[in-house]
Amino acid sequence: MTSRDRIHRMFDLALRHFGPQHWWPGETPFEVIVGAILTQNTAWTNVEKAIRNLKQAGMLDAASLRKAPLPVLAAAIRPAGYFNVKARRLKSFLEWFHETCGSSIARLKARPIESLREDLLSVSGIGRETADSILLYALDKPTFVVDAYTARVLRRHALIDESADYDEIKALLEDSQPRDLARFNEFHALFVAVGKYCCTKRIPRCDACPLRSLTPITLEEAAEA
DNA sequence: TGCCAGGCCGGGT
DNA sequence: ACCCGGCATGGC
Repeated sequence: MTSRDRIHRMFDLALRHFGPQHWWPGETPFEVIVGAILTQNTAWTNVEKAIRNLKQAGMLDAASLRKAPLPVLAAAIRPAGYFNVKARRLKSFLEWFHETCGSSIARLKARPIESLREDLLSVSGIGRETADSILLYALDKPTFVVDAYTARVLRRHALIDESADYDEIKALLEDSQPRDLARFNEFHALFVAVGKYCCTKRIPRCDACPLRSLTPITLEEAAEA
């Protein structure tokens, strides 16, 4: 089986096992963007608390968030961790959002994906994964989101090596299947599901893994062979 | 109890 | 071009 075939199969097996994930868990594109920044290296359950706080404070919109004093914002998002850093990152995004499109999601969506991605990456606090999450899940752009789970699952199944970096993994996934928005959306969410429930750090492999047929022997066994 | 979670930046080699 | 420390809460 070619790696292209194995990637297709990985998607089919994960989808059959876990079902559609219906990502992103956010009510509006703006909320998705805020969540994407808050969830950097952080458990989603903590982000939910932070978002709840913002909602209760009536701050979950571009104008309110932009004018909120930094310490107030930081206090509200405290459960998400790194709250001082993330408060600054939200602020820098909101400043850019205001300047570049008058805080209009529709105007962002009207722009071509490549220049939009570059522009997002110029915002301090928005790196490649966050930019791609925003593009895919808030702006409906067909780009693949790579995260720690994605890399771990692909590594466990020997589809990438240890040194593969973000852009390499992204290119592998985008070039090996149709560039379809719904598929990219679902596939990334399924990587997270697999990484959380089967292919965890502690349990690298288990007999119940829905992807077990992809890689018949363990990595240790492969190394010994 | 220690490890882990849907990264990113800035400074040092 | 890499490598590393810092950033922080909450759940298991």
